[in-house]
Amino acid sequence: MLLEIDHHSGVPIYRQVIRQIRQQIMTGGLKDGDQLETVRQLAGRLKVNPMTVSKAYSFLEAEGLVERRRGVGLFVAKVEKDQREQIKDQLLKDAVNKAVVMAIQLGVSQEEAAEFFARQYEEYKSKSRR
Amino acid sequence: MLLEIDHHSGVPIYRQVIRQIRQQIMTGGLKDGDQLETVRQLAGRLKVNPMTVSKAYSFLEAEGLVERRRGVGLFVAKVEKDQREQIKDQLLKDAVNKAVVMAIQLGVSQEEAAEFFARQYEEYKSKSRR
Amino acid sequence: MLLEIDHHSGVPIYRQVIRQIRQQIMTGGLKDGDQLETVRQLAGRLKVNPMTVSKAYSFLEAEGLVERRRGVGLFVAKVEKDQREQIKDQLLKDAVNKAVVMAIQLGVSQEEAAEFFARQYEEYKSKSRR
Amino acid sequence: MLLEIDHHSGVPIYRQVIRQIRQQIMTGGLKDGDQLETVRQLAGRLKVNPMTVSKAYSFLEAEGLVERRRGVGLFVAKVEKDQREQIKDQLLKDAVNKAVVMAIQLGVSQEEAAEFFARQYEEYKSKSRR
DNA sequence: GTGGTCTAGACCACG
DNA sequence: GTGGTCTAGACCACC
Repeated sequence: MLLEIDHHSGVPIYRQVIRQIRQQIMTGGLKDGDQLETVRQLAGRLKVNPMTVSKAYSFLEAEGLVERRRGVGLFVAKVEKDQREQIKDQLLKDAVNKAVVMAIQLGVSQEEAAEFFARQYEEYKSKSRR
Repeated sequence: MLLEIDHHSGVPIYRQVIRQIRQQIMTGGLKDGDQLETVRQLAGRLKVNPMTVSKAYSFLEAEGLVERRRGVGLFVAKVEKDQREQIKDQLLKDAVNKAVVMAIQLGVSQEEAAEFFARQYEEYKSKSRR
Repeated sequence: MLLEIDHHSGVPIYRQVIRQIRQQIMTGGLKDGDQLETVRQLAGRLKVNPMTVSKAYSFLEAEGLVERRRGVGLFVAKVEKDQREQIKDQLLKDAVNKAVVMAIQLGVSQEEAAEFFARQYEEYKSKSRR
Repeated sequence: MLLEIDHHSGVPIYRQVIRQIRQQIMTGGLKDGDQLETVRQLAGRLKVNPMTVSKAYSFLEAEGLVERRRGVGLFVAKVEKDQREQIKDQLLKDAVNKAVVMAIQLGVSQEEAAEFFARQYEEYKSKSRR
């Protein structure tokens, strides 16, 4: 499982872990019943304090995305399709809203902004195809 | 000058002040030579400690967006149009890119994403017209 | 790390700290990834309030010379060699230009001024060798 | 008399006034017995608070460079040649020393630094001849 | 009146 | 343990 930590972003490490795992569950990178790496494994791999990973896992559990099976480990929980869609929508909405607010505050019109958005999408896609 | 502080967002007050003033300068809400509210005025209005406001102003000064005139007050600095455009572009690009990356990672197509973006823009606009 | 504070110079303490650390980074006395003294350590050593040190560090961070690693400490940021050279050149040029302008305004010839400059350099060097 | 005030330099205005008048006396731009502009005249011309000019004049008087003749005005004092030379030397020395200290701290050798100094002198001279 | 600096002390988030 | 934020209050320089 690919997990990238940016120590210089100012975003707390445990939140970066949460966000990325949550996203992998949403996008199908992690499926129902898949076992997560143990706290120590992941901590070692990311060169991060085990407490940090543990904290991230606790939040994911509280969110219901992950289940603890005692003595065995942590597993991706079954997520109802509705709930999955809902979370997906929320993720997208949050990200898009920030961009929208910025565009409005900078005085960029809806047409300009939407066009710019599409252009960036295109560019990013073609970049990742390389 | 409109300035909204959210005490519960977790974002430090002085950073909220920095961000909002920076944006008002960028969007022309505050122009070259305009005087900023005095530290004490703004502090009183936001009901925060004057030092908190002063801290925000200091960072804006270090950024070159604001100038001190001793014993007089703080004024919006002259920013070259080129530089202003460059900062604006960067702000928008950063915000849009994050949304784009999220859309791609969630498997949302360009058409869907762009349409969603436009819809959110519309909704936000109509909300702020209220 | 050598840091000298002059409490009677009129120059704010935090600015003295900024200037000296910036210069140590520029001259290679502090290198990429080196850990800075903790806020409390340095504050204790200089016998100033921790917030004063923290303030200095914040500005260095805003300048991009220093990076926070949360819960760990502060580290010297990676500065591109080009950028470093550019900053160095600028620092030297500014200082030299002021001396040049003064020499010209006082009617001192180029030869005299350059000789005087070399003499002062020599004297300062021998003084610091003591 | 040419006097330039930079409101953005961070240097107190009254100090800018002192420095420039002192320099004009030293370089002969102002001679023994010349009358200085009145406080109000100068303040009006520089668009500065009269108190600021008055403060500058007081310091110049305390320094002995200027004399108050009651009911008439302020005049440039007679300065002994020795004293004039001494002040001149001091001005140059201060300016040069700052450049020297910077060069040493940046690890620039005496030869390099002196050559750079001469080059800057040359360049500045040719620029002002244009 | 303006802004700037520093202190002392409390509280928080992160690892 | 690390740094960050905010407050309250004192003092200073400048205009």
